Amino acid sequence: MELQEAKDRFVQAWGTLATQWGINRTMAQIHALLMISPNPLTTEDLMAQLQISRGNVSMNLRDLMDWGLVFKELRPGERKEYFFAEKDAWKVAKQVAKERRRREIEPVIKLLDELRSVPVRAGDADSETFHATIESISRVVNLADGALDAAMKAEESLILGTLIKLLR
Amino acid sequence: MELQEAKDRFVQAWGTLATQWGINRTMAQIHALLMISPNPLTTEDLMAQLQISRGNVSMNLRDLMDWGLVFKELRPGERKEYFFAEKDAWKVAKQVAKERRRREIEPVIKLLDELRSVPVRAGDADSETFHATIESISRVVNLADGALDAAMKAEESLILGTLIKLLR
DNA sequence: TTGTATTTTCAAAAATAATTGAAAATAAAT
DNA sequence: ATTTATTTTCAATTATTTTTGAAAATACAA
Repeated sequence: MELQEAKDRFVQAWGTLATQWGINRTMAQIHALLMISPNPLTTEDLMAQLQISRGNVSMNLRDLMDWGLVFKELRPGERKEYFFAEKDAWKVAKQVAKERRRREIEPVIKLLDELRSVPVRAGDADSETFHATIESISRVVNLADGALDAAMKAEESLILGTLIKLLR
Repeated sequence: MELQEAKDRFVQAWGTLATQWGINRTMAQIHALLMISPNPLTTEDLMAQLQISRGNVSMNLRDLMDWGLVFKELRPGERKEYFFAEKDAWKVAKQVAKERRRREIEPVIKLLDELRSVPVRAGDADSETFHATIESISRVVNLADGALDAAMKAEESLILGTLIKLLR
């Protein structure tokens, strides 16, 4: 396989994977391109490589910066902006975990806590099943939340070691 | 909060969370309803409670059964089918992990392995950055894959114990 | 200031995904 | 075999999400 073909396949696949996980395809493709580019890229570069509009690039770059995955570089004497991404995939994963936790898991934990506080009507199957299920989900969501938090703070090597122990 | 309001809020929130993770809203809502229902439900029940069409219920139930999250019950002497869901959230999480691993992670690992085998052109920044990034992503994806595999096989209590160790 | 390069915004258009509903299929009962 | 109950399928419709493109905003330079 040629390098160019490999790059294209990677950008393509990353976009597809992203949509399956609720992330905008183009956002993932821009991120992928920046991850494999040795130098920062301009809006024009991204427009040309992905064949998309200026507005699309602008909006998705803003989202990527909000996610803390892409950064802006200003070069003295130049008006246009350059963008680059964190290339260490472990740092990227930690950042994504951090944001998804904050944006999505935290509100769910809050709701589950509210639902847990709804009084159980003993003898009422509906009420009892509801509570048992919410309790069960609550435990698992808190477990996942804790796991993400631990992963976020840990080093890759530490996780790897722990995992090996868990597996044997 | 009334029980009915709590149920509605749960079903609603579960649907919203699902879309954020690339899962069809209605599919998640059907699953949520079945998880909090003490008895199996019919297509009619689901149509009425979620105010959706017969076809929609049928297709999403099939998907849920494909995911191994919902099961069919046939009652002797009755023509219509009853559906119920696994209520243990830890088992549900393991099943989801198993399916996402098989459907989504495995193909990515396969692609990354192919991309890793593209020869590096020493001195070519493009080629070198591409390879470094693919290597980095490969390590993290394999780590995540291993973590899901371990979680899938482990007991909830075991994960909890490991997590506590990891966090202190 | 005024002009110029560049980015951002956002209403409209296009693309994608989900849903409907009725016909076809299935399968049990008569 | 025919009727009846129920489920499935899928083309057409509807809803949602994404993208475009051009005007407005920004911000630097002359």
